Amino acid sequence: MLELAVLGLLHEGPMHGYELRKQLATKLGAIRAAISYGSLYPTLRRLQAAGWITEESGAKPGAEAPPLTSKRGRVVYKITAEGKERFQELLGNAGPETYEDPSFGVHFAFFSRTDQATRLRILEGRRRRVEERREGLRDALGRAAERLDAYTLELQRHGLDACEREVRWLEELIAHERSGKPPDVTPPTSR
Amino acid sequence: MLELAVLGLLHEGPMHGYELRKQLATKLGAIRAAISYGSLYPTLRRLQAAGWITEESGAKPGAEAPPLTSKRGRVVYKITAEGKERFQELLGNAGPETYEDPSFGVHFAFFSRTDQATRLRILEGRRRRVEERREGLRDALGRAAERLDAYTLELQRHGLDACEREVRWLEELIAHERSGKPPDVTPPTSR
DNA sequence: GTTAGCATGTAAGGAGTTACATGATTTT
DNA sequence: AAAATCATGTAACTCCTTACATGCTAAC
Repeated sequence: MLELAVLGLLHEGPMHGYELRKQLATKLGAIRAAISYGSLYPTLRRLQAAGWITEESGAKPGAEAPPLTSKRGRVVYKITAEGKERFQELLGNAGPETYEDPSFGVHFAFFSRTDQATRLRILEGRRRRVEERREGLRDALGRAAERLDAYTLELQRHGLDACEREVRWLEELIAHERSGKPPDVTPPTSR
Repeated sequence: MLELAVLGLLHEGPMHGYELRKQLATKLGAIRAAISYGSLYPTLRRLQAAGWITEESGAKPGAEAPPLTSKRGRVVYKITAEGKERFQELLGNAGPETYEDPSFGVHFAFFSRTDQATRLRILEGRRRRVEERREGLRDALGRAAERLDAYTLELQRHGLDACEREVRWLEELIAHERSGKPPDVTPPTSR
């Protein structure tokens, strides 16, 4: 999840860890809380070791050079060609079969880098999972309703409502994708 | 989370692990997928070591006795007095400050075992967190909208909608609690 | 008699978090 | 010069999952 998100953001341009965390918090604000540094920095190491990102040590001409006096200054990372391949590979994976898994949201957030066929596949996969959960909840509200207390039932109703809403949302998105008219995708800084 | 759920279910009556998992899947169906055995059984051990649950070895008079020929038969657990204390203690904790944390739902599912003051505190805590997230999303949709692509914006809108909906739901529940007329709480098998 | 479902468990590992520690830079 | 915030990092730990292994019991 973090791996996909980091590669995706570095796809838009080079960045250092701290900045990455901030952008991630904005981009994935609808999905999850900001990631912790204790998770981010080891991930950057791992991605670098795998060859998917590199330190941008080269003094970018024209840009302000980092002060050479600093011992432990910013480390700016950029994505490599292998990293872009890896990113596409991760984007293609639909992720685990659980409803509450946040990976759908992360995939969705990077849909502007995904081809339409993959977008459709992921949207339909998500719809199937949400529909399954919806059926499970309907079942519980029917079959086991007597054995559950009022609060639990209220929780199930609210969950069912959320599922129905999400299915409708997904239907709209799928119809829109199929119409061949995807939303006006304007990636911030295309490369 | 698992600890609270297991203690809560055993509060309704003795049960063995396999059955526990099934009931958990129904009760917490709106919150999360079924827990795995690799998580459940070690937890039962831990709870037993802590003295919060015990094996119900006593041949319950009248009930069908487990076949004595089986080597590794069912292990039926029941909650102890200390376990009930622990359960109340866990119920009182509002849980972490993150929006996506499932612990609110688990707390809610056991509201029929919680006193009204605690219910109100937890509902209001949840409302505050959801409102914060909502504000964060509104902010992102306003402030950073230009820097985000159409899919990310769509995700934020959907997230914002879900937040607004949940806040309304919580408002209703809070009003209902305050009216002193909680839902007809009929715990399945009160002890 | 064999498939399906019931029932319990272990070992390894994944994907993060919290708490801590350090130092540079900017603002007040 | 103090405070805030920028910036990087490590160690320990949490809480869960997957994959595996075992054996019993009921149904077809």
